[in-house]
Amino acid sequence: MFSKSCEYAIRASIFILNQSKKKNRVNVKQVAEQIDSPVAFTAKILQTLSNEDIIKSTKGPTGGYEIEEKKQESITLADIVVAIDGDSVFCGCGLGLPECNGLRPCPIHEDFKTIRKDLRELLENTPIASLTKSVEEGVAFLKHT
Amino acid sequence: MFSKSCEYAIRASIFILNQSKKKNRVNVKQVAEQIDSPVAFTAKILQTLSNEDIIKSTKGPTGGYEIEEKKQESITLADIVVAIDGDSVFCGCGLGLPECNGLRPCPIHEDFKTIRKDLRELLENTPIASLTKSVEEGVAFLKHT
DNA sequence: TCAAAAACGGACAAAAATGTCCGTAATTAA
DNA sequence: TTAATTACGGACATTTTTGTCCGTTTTTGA
Repeated sequence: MFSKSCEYAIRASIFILNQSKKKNRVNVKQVAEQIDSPVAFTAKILQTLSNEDIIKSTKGPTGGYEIEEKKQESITLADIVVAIDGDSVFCGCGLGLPECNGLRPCPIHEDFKTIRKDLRELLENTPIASLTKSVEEGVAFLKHT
Repeated sequence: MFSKSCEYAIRASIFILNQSKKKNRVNVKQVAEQIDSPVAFTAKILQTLSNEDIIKSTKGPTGGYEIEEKKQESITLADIVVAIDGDSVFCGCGLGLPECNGLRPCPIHEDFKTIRKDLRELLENTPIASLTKSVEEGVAFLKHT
């Protein structure tokens, strides 16, 4: 469904937001440890999220990553997915046709429209904050045992 | 959503069934031409579909690929997807956790359950034959213009 | 019997995704 | 001022996916 990069990005964002709410900045090492991801690869993904203005980074000692207060409630899954994977998950043809649309549809165009619409709505209507909450409450997890 | 191999496999199956209904066997070259795919790569995919007993292959002149009459109405999208991509599209965790389940769910586990269920039902309830029909009627297509 | 047509399958090649390394720049606190 | 800590970003490495090539086997029809 999503690329590995995107999966890491979502998990990382949830953890970072969790810490930001407690006024903590976190560094790459901490993020990677908490979401069980490769450190250097995670660094690259956080860079992208930072460049895409989803998270904020600060250099130097006491620096690290955070999600600014004004953005904490508004960032959605869709924001992160689009930043990392682009909008192909919303738009791309299910059978890989380069130009699939209502005028010249692939045979499953209409059926997939529904699935994609549901997925889009889910991603757009799910703020990271709500996921952070379930992790904080201990009813959901960001890595295996 | 699906791998490229799987996309080609679905498109190829639709075309082969279309021809099989007209009692025509088709060779790799014809398939690749009709679905706009690389010939040698398509050959590999058809081999897999043949080994998985979804299509039937015959060597020698007048040989080629076909879908046997007794299977023409029963093969579904799910059969092809599972044969090529396995069942990860049904089972895999949306955030890539290796052991994500009701007991220890990822934060989007429940939401994705619905999407996956809809997708599964779509794939299981869509026979290739119905897609073949729409292509035959000229209302859906297997390649771009 | 033989040449041609077709799939088979193994080895190889290219591209994309995933992942690593390391020097550089910025910032902090001592 | 300096050492330590952090992110930055470019180059490189590995793995997976996608795609190619070619000799082999099977079958057909002349």
